[in-house]
Amino acid sequence: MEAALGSKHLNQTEKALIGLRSMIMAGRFKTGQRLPEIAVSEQLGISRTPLRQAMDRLVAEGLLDRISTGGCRVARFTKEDIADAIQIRGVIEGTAARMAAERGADPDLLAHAKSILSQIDTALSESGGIDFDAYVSANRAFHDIIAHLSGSALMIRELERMAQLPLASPSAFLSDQELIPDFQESLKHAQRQHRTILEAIENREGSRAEALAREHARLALMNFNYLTEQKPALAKNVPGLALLTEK
Amino acid sequence: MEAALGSKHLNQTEKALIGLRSMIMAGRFKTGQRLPEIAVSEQLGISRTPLRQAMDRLVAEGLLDRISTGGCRVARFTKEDIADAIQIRGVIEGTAARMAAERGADPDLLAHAKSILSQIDTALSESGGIDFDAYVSANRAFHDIIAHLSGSALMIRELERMAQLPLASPSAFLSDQELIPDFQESLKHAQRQHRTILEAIENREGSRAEALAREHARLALMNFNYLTEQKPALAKNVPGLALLTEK
DNA sequence: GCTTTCAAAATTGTATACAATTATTTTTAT
DNA sequence: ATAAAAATAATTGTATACAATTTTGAAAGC
Repeated sequence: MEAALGSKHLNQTEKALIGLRSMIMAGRFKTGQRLPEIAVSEQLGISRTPLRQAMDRLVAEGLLDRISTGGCRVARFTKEDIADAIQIRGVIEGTAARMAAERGADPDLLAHAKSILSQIDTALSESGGIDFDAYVSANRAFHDIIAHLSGSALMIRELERMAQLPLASPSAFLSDQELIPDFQESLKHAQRQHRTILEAIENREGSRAEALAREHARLALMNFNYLTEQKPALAKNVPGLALLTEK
Repeated sequence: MEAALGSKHLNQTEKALIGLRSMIMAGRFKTGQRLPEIAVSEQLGISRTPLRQAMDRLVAEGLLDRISTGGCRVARFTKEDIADAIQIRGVIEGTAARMAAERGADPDLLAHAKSILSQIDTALSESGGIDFDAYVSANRAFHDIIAHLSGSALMIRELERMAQLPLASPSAFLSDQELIPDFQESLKHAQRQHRTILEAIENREGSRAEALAREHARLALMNFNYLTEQKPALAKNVPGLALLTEK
């Protein structure tokens, strides 16, 4: 029997995937330049075969681009690309919310969603200030469960994919409290939105659930715009922003 | 210099991809059973390495599922899965239309879109009846250009991906004129929708463009439902329907 | 001095051999 | 005869060697 959480026996391909992704996110490769397989494989201590497999997956994810003449390079993301990614994720998540409302969500999942809301409440009202890590992880769980409430396997997969895209994740800008103005208020606002979204789903109000989920994504978009326009220096703290390039 | 259209020098991986996809679509593998790499590679006349690469890509596309104990199997799609795929594609395409309208589409692309509409008109009004192949190809081009009108590279990629999913493509049910009732009228109805979508984009009516594109996808959904519920026998003619399984 | 041409070096794409796992069959015990 | 255990066969995962391209650099020509 396998361990339920983490600690699975990773094979070489999975190791390569994790290692490569973190190298890319950290900006270890010059963007626009082909990334050399032999050098990387030696650096990761694996052979080229599983490395290339991992590269293929990252191409599918959109983190790497295939070069016509052979090999891959790190993808370049403009501010517009990232804004689009956030918006598209919001639209798809809105559709998940609408599906959940129209079709009627599974009661067990709904109960679970409510308990996640409580977890977020707790994280926000710790005596010594906000429990930041707890918030991020519960926030992620909430967005994940919205996908599952839709009852659509395809929807779950698509939202998982979208969350992988750099900076499109619902928690992408929550990595550093200093980054965003009125930070605590922003988190509480987001949590109020979470609650209304879930209420709309529970009340079977499809269109409303969809609109609210989209509105929720606009918060992430606003944070992103603020970050890149007002605090470009601090923005470097956000993992994945190393991939951001000028138009 | 490379040939602009088709006939590129395919490498082994691309050959494997094409071959495997058609084998899968044709239902050559028992669903739910692991597909054997050596046998398939011999059948395609390529070695295992590029075949495995192709398999990885098909996993990313969703046509194959990875098996925990090793290897892949052909994915199973229920009617609900396919209905969801059509709906989600409609939502994303709607977002593309809205983006195009709100941001203002490129004039050259708009002109091209109009010429595609004319092509569809021509295909529909051939003296000897509808020019079916011309319609399908122009229809595909129209949906492709909607993605490009959005001006978002990510959007273009996502819609390309969605179109690959079995039966989510806008032309998926146009493979056989016998399948759908009032076939000619259905095509003309779709073409009227194409025109209104483009008009909304041109007039910068974002919400309207989005709603119209969604409505357009509902036509595909209705055709699918009609097909599976009323004419299950004829449905076998539709490529990809071999993957359809019971709940 | 700059471009073009050709050769050398480096890198990717493919095949294959081997190791690690998983599936199947045979054997053995109850 | 059935079930458990062990051995065997088959299959996937990984490494590596080789072939085909592409890139780089040097020499030659203008």
